[in-house]
Amino acid sequence: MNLDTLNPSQRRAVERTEGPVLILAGAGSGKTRVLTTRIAHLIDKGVQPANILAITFTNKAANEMRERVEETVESDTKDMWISTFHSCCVRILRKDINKIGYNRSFVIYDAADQVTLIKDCLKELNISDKAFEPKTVISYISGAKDKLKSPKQYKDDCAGDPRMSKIADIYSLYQDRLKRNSALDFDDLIIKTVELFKKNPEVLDYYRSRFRYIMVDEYQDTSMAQYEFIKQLAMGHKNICVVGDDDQSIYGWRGADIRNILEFEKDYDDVFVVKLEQNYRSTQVILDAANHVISNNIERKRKKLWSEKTEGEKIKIELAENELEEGRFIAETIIDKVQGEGRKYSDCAVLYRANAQARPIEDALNRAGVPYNIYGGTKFYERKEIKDLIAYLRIIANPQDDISLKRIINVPRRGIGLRTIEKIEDRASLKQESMYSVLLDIDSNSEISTKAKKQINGFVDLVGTLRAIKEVYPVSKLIEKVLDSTGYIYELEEEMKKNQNSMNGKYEEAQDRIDNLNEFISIALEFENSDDENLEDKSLETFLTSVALTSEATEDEEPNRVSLMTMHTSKGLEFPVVFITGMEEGLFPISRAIKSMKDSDIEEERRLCYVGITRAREELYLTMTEKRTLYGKTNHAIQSRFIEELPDECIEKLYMGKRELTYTKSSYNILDKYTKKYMNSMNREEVAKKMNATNKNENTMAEPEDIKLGSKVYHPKFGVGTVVAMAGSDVTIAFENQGIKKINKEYTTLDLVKE
DNA sequence: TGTGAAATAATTTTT
DNA sequence: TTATTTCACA
Repeated sequence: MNLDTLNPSQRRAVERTEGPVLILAGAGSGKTRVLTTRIAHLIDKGVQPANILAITFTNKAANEMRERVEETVESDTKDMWISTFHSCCVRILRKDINKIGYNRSFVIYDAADQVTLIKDCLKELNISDKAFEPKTVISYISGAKDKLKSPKQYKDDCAGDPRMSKIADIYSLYQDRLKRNSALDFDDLIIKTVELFKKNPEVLDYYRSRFRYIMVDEYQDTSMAQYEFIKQLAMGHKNICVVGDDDQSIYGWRGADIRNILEFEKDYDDVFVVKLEQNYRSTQVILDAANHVISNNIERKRKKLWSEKTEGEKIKIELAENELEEGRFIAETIIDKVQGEGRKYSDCAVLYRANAQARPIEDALNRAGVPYNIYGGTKFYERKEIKDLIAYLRIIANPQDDISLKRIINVPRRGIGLRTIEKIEDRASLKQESMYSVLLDIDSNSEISTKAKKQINGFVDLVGTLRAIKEVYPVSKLIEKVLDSTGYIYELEEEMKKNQNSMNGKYEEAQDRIDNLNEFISIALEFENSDDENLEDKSLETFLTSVALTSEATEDEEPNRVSLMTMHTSKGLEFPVVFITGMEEGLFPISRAIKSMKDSDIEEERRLCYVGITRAREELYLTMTEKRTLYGKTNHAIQSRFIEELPDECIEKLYMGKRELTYTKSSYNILDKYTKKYMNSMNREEVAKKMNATNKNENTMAEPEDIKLGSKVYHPKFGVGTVVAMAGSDVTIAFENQGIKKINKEYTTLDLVKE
């Protein structure tokens, strides 16, 4: 293995193979290269591939890593585990989960299944889903699981808080129901593995002696549960190498615990720390900007990126009139780059905070004839027809899965109505068994009409036949059989015929669905023919697992197109030219983070900004608007604090001459106070009214020169507000119940309000 | 079981 | 604004 091409830090990270190692890898510092070289180096030193475990977060990263290792290493890498947390845990659980009382052919529930199950639980507990939003409940439960809290512990923690202990009750029931359905959710995959290890030391011992060298990528994104999982495996030999960048931790809201990386040195003794600070991606200007912005965060490990590319274009900032103009500016600039500077469309990426921002940008690109790929949106596996089909497959694999059963028992319609389903459900929960077993014994059920019984028996026969077929047919054939024998395809074809001449789009919709189902068959065929060692077993269960653990739609990524995506999605990618759009308070940082009482929320937004900036190799554009229409309301926009945090020498404002407002640090402090005070109070209007009433009499008319940043003023029409920015005679005022407005103080009578 | 009006909410999403 | 969901009624 030739290590000469590595820089000294990279080399140290590779060569230190024994004991705990923490690699703090800044953006673009050659992290993946270090990781793959390290694996190659281990094998060079005589370590068996089977003794290596490399964990990533995404399938994409895992595949990439395996490919690159295979390129560099001669020996067979089949026995080396390079996989995501989740698929690694599934692999372990499929073998031994029966030891903790679960069925080995468990199914994996995705977010939508979780919602359905939670709704069922709420119903059973007689809790309205208005008071307890299923999604919110799930996020609490998921949070509890990320912290390895059992329903019982959670309940204890919540003692005294009626609302939270209700959630604990739901959690408890939810967990029971999962088990009864032989189902695990994504979080369970991790925590059940931890549980398995805890209760069966011999299983843990096996994996401990097997995985003598462990590597974890994107360590800043690990949750408490994932941390524990790794710790269990690494205790003993302690040959654990974690790689991450605390500055790029942007998934806190998903349970990632930044403390895992910040406190790694406390958790393991004698940690060898390596900082990779040389960046091979961006110009120094871009890095200076990124460094400067991120230095505003308190909670972080110090680190400063530098580059040998000292030259570099300044960061261009554009202020557009509104979001349509913003899009137009981007489209025009890209066309210039392509036609004038020989760039390719694929060199450019447009990043935004929220998917909703994509629309006007798409619009502008379309108008200008700029080709683009958009990432995000509805996933392939989330489409109705695909979910229906998967539900059938799940029932075939695991009839205990009530959620899937309910989904398809009457799809296509076969006359099993809601009332009947309810009766079956009641009976099932009474007998504490699955709905399917109630169906098997339906004839002995006196509550069900003869007609319904007939339908149900037909359904049971259908599923029974398919279950028998499963044993002898490959997955793709089984799927065809399902689509055929259930009449699913037939129904869609009928739908097409019916709407052949109508313009309501239903014809196309049905056609689309059939196409998707065919696409799914191709995926199954691909699975059957793949020689991926994770998928050596070609059973239906393995197929379903691989589908559950893959979210990526088989996107048709056309070459040479501009990329449109959120900043979250852009993590790990790089582009010569990057546009970050919507640099406005409330959008980025997003208002919820501003309103939040936790400073850490703003810090996470700032890290996201850091991620966005460091995607750019050569040129970076930041755009914002004067007025933005959001949710049908047009508001005066305020420049994002992250713009103010950029060093002056790095930026070039393209909008000079347009009405420019100056924002200082104190503008944002005032704004924060204002936002927290009024947006969070339940009766914001009342507060404002009260203030109006009490202050009015004591107000003094303000001379224009009296009005300063932070002044509290009274406007005859808009009421009380606070000055957040000024430029010439233009003042931006945050009104307590009229939002933010820009006003000319020379022409408006403003009163100064006494505090 | 299906339609349409009315209400309602509106980040980010590696698995 | 828009997408989704709910509820009333046929």
